[in-house]
Amino acid sequence: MKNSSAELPRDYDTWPPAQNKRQAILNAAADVFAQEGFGGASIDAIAARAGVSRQTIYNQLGDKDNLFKVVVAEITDRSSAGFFRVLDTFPVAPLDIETELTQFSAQLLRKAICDPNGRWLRKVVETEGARFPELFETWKEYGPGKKYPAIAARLAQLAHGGYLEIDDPALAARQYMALLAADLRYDQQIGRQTPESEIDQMAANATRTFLRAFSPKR
Amino acid sequence: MKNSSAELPRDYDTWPPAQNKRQAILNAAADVFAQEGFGGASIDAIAARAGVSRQTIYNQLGDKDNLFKVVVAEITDRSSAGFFRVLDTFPVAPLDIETELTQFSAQLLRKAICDPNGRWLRKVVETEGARFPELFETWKEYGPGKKYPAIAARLAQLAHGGYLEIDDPALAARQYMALLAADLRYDQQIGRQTPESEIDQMAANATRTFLRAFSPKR
DNA sequence: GACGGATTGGACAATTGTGTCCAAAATAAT
DNA sequence: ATTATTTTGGACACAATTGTCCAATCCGTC
Repeated sequence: MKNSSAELPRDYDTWPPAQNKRQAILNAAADVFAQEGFGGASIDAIAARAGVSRQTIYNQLGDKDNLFKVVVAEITDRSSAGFFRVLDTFPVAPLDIETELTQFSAQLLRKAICDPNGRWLRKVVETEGARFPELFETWKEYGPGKKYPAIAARLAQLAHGGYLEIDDPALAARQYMALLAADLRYDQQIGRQTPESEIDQMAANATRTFLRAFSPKR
Repeated sequence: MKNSSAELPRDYDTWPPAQNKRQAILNAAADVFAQEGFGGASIDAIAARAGVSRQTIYNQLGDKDNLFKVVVAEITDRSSAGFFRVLDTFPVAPLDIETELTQFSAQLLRKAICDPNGRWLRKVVETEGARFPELFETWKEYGPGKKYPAIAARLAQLAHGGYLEIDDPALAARQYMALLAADLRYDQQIGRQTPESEIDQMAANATRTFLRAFSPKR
């Protein structure tokens, strides 16, 4: 009874029919893996949700392990792209740092933390990280391994410009992200889609506390 | 090759032999559910790890769904007890607030966040929350529903005593917890046991930033 | 319209898991 | 020592899943 067409964003940038069917499979697989876990996900369920024959999945993507790996790689790419697209809007020389950092935070929450790709990845890493260690290593490299330093660099830039007072940019980055997610931790886990209105509030709360802690004194 | 005897703390406070076997089953089930997820966990695997016949599990605990529910209830109790035991050491009239709050934070991390029960619960809620909605509701009621207000009350108490400056104690509590877990988020998920030395560092980092944001100005 | 590659649906063997039944053995209670 | 209770291990029916094979069919291209 679920509306499978809304579970994940679709990229229709390629339109050979084979590619299209492949995308349908990957999206359906992502849905089912997230819902049932690797062990609980059946190829039949994936095929049904993708509107595709089971055999087509084996033809195009090989066995279940490989399908899972391809899905993870796909979602990792999408999630990473979304994050760095938002990161480009980071305020470098803000007139009103609280307003601009709050806006940036809201965008980051919307497009890179609450968004389906990011949520899917976090859940799958939590669930199946132990079963696919090398996959988890890849995720760690392209997830936290790239995102946290990127945030840290932007914060260091602000500190260098005198907008902030930061000893350890890497630590500040982790704490900034933690504050952003403070209100998500116990709600989002269940799959609850965070309402737009709350996102703005969350961004404001996090930014305010972050600036209280890291603004230059006086 | 895993040492199953170290996966969860055992409570040997009851020693009728039936109770003992029941505990063995619950502990083994907790291990396997955490490792394999509900769908992937097999009764046989649980029985083997508990050193018990499969039939004994059905005798004592009914079917798989019920077994799972009992395990969740058990771990919830243990986790909650640990949390409130630590909460009793919260500094109410600190001489040196940074030192005392850092010590408390370290204890909270050690005994209630990094500890096996808390980690197990968070993982299972993330993984199976969708499959057992009523169970998840229970968890939310006894987890965040009781812990966050308790922390908020203690913080408000400190604020009332002039040690802190807090508008919204509930928000401050969420942010305090988020800062505490800032360095865990992407490490602990894999099951990595956080080393003692890092815990003290994490507690110090979180407390320092929290106090920077919420200490009375001047 | 005919060709060729992709797709389909169904059948298949092999494996794995659940939950039940039961008689034999071990364990605790009297 | 005898009785009551639990536990055991093995067998069983039933259902689900994986991965393969294959003939029939679809669909775009030439």
